[in-house]
Amino acid sequence: MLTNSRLAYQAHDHQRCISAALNRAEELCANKNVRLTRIRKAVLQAIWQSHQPLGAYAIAENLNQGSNQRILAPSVYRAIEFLTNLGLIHRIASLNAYIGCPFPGNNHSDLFLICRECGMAAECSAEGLNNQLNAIAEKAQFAPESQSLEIVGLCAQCQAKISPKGPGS
Amino acid sequence: MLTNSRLAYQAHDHQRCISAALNRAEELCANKNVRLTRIRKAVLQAIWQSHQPLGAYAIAENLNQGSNQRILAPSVYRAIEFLTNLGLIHRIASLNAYIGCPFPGNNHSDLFLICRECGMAAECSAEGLNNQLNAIAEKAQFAPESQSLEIVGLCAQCQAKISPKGPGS
DNA sequence: AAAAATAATGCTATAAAATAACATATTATT
DNA sequence: AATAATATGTTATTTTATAGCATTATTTTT
Repeated sequence: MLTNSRLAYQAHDHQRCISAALNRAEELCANKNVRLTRIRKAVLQAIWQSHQPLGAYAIAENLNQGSNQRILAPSVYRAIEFLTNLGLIHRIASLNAYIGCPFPGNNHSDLFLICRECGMAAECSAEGLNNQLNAIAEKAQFAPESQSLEIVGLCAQCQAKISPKGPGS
Repeated sequence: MLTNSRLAYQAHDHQRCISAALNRAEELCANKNVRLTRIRKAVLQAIWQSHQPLGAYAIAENLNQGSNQRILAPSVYRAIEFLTNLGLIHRIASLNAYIGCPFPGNNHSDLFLICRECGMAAECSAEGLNNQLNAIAEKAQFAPESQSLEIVGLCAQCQAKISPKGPGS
């Protein structure tokens, strides 16, 4: 199973996540011969500020913080569309928010585990889940094209904080 | 696997779906000793007009059609909240829309197969999917509480219409 | 049955998320 | 440099959802 659940919920050197994401983006855009413009890069960076899904208006606020430029909603949404199409970010429909993809380009079923306490979200990509979903679709003679798989609950850290016996208590 | 995928996408006696849903609602509310008021019933009925998820404002429009009462957004949303809490309807997050639950009270993982062509949505509840999701959550030490599992694609009928060879071509 | 408490609805205003439409600027291509 | 194609700026609007408070209806208690 492919997942960033360790990184997502725990303290870590997040700079590495950010620069890895930016590098992947640069590379992908170069390959596809599309432009990772200043705004698009800034939006991607804002989204990667943490592992917490960020709303479009929060992204805008983030970008305009300190700077004297005013990037408005349409620009943010255009960047979001661009990044989404490349698979660099995902939309979390249940939150109206956007999150960076830690492993773009994989073909599995991406599931998000969203902690309602700390707000962090981990992405999981599992063959087994993929198979189950395909089996269900096939039984219903349904041809899947895109998906939105989101689970809300508590991450291990927040379980421990809330009921100090820890997960499984 | 529990699913209403046959009913959802194909022509059928939809009156039976509606009255079954209303009966279930009456019964459930009686059991739980909560009130299925005029508005709540009307909203449930509006949602069950078809197997197509309906937005809150569309529901309102539907209710006010012909009648001279004006039921406004807040009332609709309050009814939606009530019905959602009872498990009688579900929110389709990716569409900002609401759909009737064909088998409320089951404890499995409910997946929605949403046809982007005809707009209909089927609900599927499968043990196998449930197991996979639990396995993933467990590996990530994540405690699931609620979920939103949505797949967009083409139902069998619409596949046939679009590429007349039918599904699997 | 009256009074009090609880629950539900009506209504106005507003927040929050997303997009439409069109002007301007920037980058690539000829 | 001229043209075409992309990307951004800007204003206005649409769509979805909720806050807050007055009013009505329903239960519960006395």
